[in-house]
Amino acid sequence: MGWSYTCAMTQKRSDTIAETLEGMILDGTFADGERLDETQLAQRFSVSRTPLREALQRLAVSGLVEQQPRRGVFVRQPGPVELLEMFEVMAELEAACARFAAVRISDDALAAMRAANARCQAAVEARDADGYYRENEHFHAILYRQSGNAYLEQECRRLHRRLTPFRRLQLRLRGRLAQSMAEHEAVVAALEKGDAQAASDAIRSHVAVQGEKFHNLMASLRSAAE
Amino acid sequence: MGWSYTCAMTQKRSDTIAETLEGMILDGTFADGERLDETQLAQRFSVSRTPLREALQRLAVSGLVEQQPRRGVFVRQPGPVELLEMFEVMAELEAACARFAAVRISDDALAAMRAANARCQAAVEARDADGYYRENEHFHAILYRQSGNAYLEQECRRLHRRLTPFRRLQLRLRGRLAQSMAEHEAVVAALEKGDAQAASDAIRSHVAVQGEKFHNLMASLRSAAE
DNA sequence: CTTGGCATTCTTGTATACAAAAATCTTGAC
DNA sequence: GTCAAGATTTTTGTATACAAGAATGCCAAG
Repeated sequence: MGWSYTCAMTQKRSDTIAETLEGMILDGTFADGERLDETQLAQRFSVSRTPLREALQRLAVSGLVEQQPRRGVFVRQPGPVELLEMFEVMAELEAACARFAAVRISDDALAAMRAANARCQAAVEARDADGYYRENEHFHAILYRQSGNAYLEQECRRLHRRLTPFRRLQLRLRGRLAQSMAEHEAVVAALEKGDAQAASDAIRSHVAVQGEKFHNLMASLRSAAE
Repeated sequence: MGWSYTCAMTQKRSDTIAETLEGMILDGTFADGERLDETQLAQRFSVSRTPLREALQRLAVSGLVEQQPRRGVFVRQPGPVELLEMFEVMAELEAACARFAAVRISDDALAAMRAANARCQAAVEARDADGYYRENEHFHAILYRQSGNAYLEQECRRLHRRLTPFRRLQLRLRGRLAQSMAEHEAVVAALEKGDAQAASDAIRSHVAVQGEKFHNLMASLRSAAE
């Protein structure tokens, strides 16, 4: 065995493999329906099939790959319909966060959201797409946390992470950033007033519109392909 | 190998093991924090450690067990706080279903919900707890389906399943069944009118754990711990 | 009697070996 | 030339073997 050089071992080999594979699937390194060959991947990661299989099992539970018995595992990228559905659910989950946060949010967190928004605005003006993206993530992360419900927060992070590659696309659309900023402001305003209904409505339409934008983008891409 | 008798093999050995273990954890066969010994369980299921480990991996991703590296896996029953959080999320997810269903539900499905309610009522009058439980499940299943969002439906089923053992505890309360029935009726009425707000509010308060239900849940948890 | 250090044991994590099922290739008949 | 059935090969699923880290117990020193 070729150990000896890297025996830090703070986490299992299969953990890092699962993480790496998850990243590769989310990045789109693997196409939809592509078969993930165990022996091939094992060689590539310089491990035996055992830890690799464990990693694949985990991905299968997460829904990133589908496991057909005695056939192999195939990457399972969400289609247009499923993506829309996931965005819909994301919108509802964040609306739930806002509902709770309207009553539970702390002054510090409100200030933090405002600060994140300000940095977002600065990024927009500086045409700093990455900066905008980072602060946008931060804004939503605060909202999840301020729901005061750790389970809800966790579920939100999970789905948010899953949708990451698709969210990035629609930010390229012209004028979307300014509109998105305004929506963020509306959310904060409603939270400040403690208006649960307004806050949840604001964040719901903010997230839902992302799904619709994405859908439009897909449609235009599809028609362009023909 | 001791096969020979049951080689149907429509699914993997590790699949059935995972299912069985999941059931045992949900049933409360294993106490919170209990360590699941690999070799011991392997002997019990008459398999090697390999498929058993794969099953445990899956449970770990589902969150039913926690895996501490180089230490073992420990069952992780939700505590009171997490339980409340999960019920909160369940309420919000079902509220989302109702929101969508108010616009999307079919006449057939509406009729099916009314029929389920009628059978529920009959079960109440016949003091048939199991029958009530079954039809209640059916009612909620229809709601999930009629959200018209397969992803949402799936997430609802997942959490619903996770909460099953704790939901059963609540139904024993005297008078709870009649109240629950009335709430179901309110949901159907709102869906029939296409009133998304009313429907989501009705189902949310139906599922949410508040007031007496809260105390009941806490009491049953406490007594279950002893 | 308590406590710290060391050795042993036990368990997990990984590698390899083997068996069964599916996929592929070959060969023969029409 | 095409199609089908059998053989071969590939690949998954499981079992076993081995290595490394953690837990436990033992012994000695204070």
